[in-house]
Amino acid sequence: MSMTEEEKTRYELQSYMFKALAHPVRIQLLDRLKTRSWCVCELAVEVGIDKSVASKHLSQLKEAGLIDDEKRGTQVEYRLVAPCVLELANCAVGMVLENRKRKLGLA
Amino acid sequence: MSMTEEEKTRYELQSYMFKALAHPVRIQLLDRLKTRSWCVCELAVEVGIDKSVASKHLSQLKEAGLIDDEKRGTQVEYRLVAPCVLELANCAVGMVLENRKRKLGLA
DNA sequence: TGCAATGTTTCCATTATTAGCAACAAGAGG
DNA sequence: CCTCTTGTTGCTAATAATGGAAACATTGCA
Repeated sequence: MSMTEEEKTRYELQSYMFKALAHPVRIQLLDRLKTRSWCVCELAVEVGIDKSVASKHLSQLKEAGLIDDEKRGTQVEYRLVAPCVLELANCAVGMVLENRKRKLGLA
Repeated sequence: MSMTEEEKTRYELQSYMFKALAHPVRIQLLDRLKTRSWCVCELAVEVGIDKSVASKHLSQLKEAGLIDDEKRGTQVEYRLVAPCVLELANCAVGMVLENRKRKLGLA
């Protein structure tokens, strides 16, 4: 309604970012990248999915600016760009759990 | 693969939280709730969507523990529970934009 | 060059998300 | 009781997201 183009863009950018985080596999990938760089094949095995699927998830995380990649021979190493995101994720799970506790307490 | 049940649950909880934030309309709703409480009908008009759609988005945000509601006569007022989420959202958009800038700089 | 290893892209089938309308539920007030 | 207002839920059609297989591209190395 009374929404400027700039506001609209901002809402879309923000949701785009969160969309990248809105999948358990992508969270798990970020969690693995917390300690060191991993190549796609390693991550695929670790998470238990096809390499093509892993590649697509990683691509989405990269588009959102959360990770970055670097070619090393035949393999591509991905690394975490914004480690703060994971603390953010932990904060998130804390919030959900607290909410559930609260609900159970009332009900 | 080497994933415990506890880890799996955590990844799902975290992604569940982010999924609630992964839609421009829900971000906009949170943005409106930043200043004061709003009822569903107000928000629906403000955002320019049907009241049923607004109700469903709000329900999802509530399930994630981001907002809470209270009945007042025939209407339901929603209010923000975790204001920190919005700073988080701003941080997110900053990250994406910075990433794009960086990419444009290189390309 | 030939071949193996690694990633990405394309395609398809399946599932999930979303919007909007209509039906329904709960209160408020005459 | 009747009706108006407000929200929620059920339903359907349209769209988006996902996984996996296969094709393709790139690199390293014998």
